[in-house]
Amino acid sequence: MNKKRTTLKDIANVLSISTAAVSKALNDDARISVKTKKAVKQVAKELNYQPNHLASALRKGKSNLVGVIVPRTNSSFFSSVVENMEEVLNKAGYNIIITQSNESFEKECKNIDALLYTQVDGIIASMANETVDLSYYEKIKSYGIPLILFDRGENDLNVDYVGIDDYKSSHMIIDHLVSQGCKRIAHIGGYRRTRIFNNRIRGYIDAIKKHDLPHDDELLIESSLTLEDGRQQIEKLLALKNRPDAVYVASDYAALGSLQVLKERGIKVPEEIKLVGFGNEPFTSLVTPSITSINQHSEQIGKLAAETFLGYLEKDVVVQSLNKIILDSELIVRSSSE
Amino acid sequence: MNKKRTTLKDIANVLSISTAAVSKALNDDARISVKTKKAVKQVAKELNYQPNHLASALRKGKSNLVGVIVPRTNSSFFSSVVENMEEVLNKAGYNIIITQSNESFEKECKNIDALLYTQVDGIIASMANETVDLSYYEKIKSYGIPLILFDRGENDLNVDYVGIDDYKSSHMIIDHLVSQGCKRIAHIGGYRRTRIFNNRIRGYIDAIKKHDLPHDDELLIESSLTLEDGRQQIEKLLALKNRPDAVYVASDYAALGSLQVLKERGIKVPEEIKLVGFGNEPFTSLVTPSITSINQHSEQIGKLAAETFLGYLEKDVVVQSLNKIILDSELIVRSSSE
DNA sequence: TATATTTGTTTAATCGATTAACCAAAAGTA
DNA sequence: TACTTTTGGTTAATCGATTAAACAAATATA
Repeated sequence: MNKKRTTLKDIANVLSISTAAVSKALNDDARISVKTKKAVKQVAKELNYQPNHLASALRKGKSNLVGVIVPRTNSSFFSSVVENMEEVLNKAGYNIIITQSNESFEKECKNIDALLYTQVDGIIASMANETVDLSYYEKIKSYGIPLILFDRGENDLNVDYVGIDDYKSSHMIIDHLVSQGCKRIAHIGGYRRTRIFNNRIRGYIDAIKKHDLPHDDELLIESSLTLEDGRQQIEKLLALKNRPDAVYVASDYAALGSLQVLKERGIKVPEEIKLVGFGNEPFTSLVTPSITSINQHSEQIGKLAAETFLGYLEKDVVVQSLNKIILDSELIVRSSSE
Repeated sequence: MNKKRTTLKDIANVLSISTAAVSKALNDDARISVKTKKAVKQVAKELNYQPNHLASALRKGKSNLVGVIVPRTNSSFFSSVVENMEEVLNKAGYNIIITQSNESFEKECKNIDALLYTQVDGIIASMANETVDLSYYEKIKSYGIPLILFDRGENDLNVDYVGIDDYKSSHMIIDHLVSQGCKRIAHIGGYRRTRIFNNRIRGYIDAIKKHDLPHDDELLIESSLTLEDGRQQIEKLLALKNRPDAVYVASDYAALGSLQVLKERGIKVPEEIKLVGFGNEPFTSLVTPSITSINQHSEQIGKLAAETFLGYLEKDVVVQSLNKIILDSELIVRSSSE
């Protein structure tokens, strides 16, 4: 019920010393005697002293908060990235503020404003699909705080980026499907304007060429990659006079939608058509047949993004440049493709 | 590159007025002339002034931040609750800080400390399964800021709570299974010490009695409700000499584990054994057969929890009492039970 | 005209912690 | 003894926004 929280002053009064001495004692300043330190810490404990973060942050010009923006938290990938990021940052004395854009540009802008307003010391973000206008991200840079992107990045911003090699991942998938005897491989990809999806598409095309397989335009489809759109797009492929014998879908959700339609149509997976997703969402191993997918090493991405942020702390001026950390991905082969 | 942010002083200097006048002008104080207000706002825009949240929060003793603690964000239920909570709070000028306990008591305590340290104006939480010791939650109360619990609550804390009627939900499930002709219904429930799981168990027992069905001890199992444990516990039920003809699992994840085993064993669902989960996770409609489940109205829960918090703002002293908002749940019938 | 009121703004204190600059007393040194 | 250095603090300014109190000028009222 004692709404009044104890402050440095309260401790100082009890011991009849200055608040400065108390502050230094609590921060283990060398100029404070061991005896005083002990006494101060003792009283601090007795009065249940909790430092006022706002005051110290204001004075030090540093909030020890890091803002995080993800498209959504209820995806195992982002949730795992955030969890690992948090672990690293907590150890370094930072707390994180998680916000989600729900893939909306407008919401993303609001989040950026809210984070800047809260005086975060840096922002780690994965961009919404919708985002094309980069002015809000430029705003972050103009604040002079570090900005680190992961997974969904953008070269034009010239900031640090952590992600996997999407181009190479496509090659891994196509190589695998070819090794399984596939000759006509389709790709339900994301929108080309999003860098990662563009890379997956490029990888798909180049890998197809590498194996001297047909690369008909009709086999390459751009999609929003939702479950529902996965259903729609597979229908198009099934309607072709010359059906594919394998489909590489750039997202597990859309892959699941495709799988549902295939099953409803009585088309055997993997016997008639092989299917590969992307992202290694937990449900890929839960559905029947389980879906082959790409694991993106969310733990590593989270940790590296956090460490990249921490790397800026030593420097007194933040000068960012396009500094990419690209991780290898991992193909998890499951029933849908073998 | 202008690392220096503009402050009230900068604006004041440009116009040769006091910072007090600038502050009042920006806050539309009645005592400032329209002319001055216009000029101030104009300059503020030109200099791209962004108020320093730390300073105003310190002065006003109010951070406009609300802390949220959830067991994990990558569950559709919690993610949806948080999303709706955020919407309501944002409209009222509040931002939220999301933290996850990962069902760990230790992590939860750390989160509480971090949130209090950040000077949040209130905390909305759903407790970790592990949590039995309530001292950290008492600590929140002792800070004099509102604490609102949802889904995973605890009567002893005497604070506001928003959730569904678990007892009644069990009745809905049993009623449904009985109407489908089931005569021997098992329950893989959570740990009794968690209130919501205890209520589900009580509801199960009472509903069974209501229908004059056998309530053997062997049909009621306590579980951690993970997917893996769902696999383990169904094995026990299958090993019984007198197998159940329906299983009500208190979590969708555990229900999925059970379903996997049933399918592996070649036991037909729902023909031989009917299955019902709890929580209406998206995958329940994605797997084959789709799983009947309980929808918990996450949107409502999120909104109501947020509104409950906002309700405290008018009062000058926070006096909390056990004030429960119990929502009706909804049974979503799918293939696994009919 | 003299006084009261309103308007619009300034002054200065404040929130709580930190820190540069200063200082007295104790200890060391020549 | 006289001077320097070290020890262990204190004083006061500061971070940036807010706000109670004060105040001058303009306007209203008697």
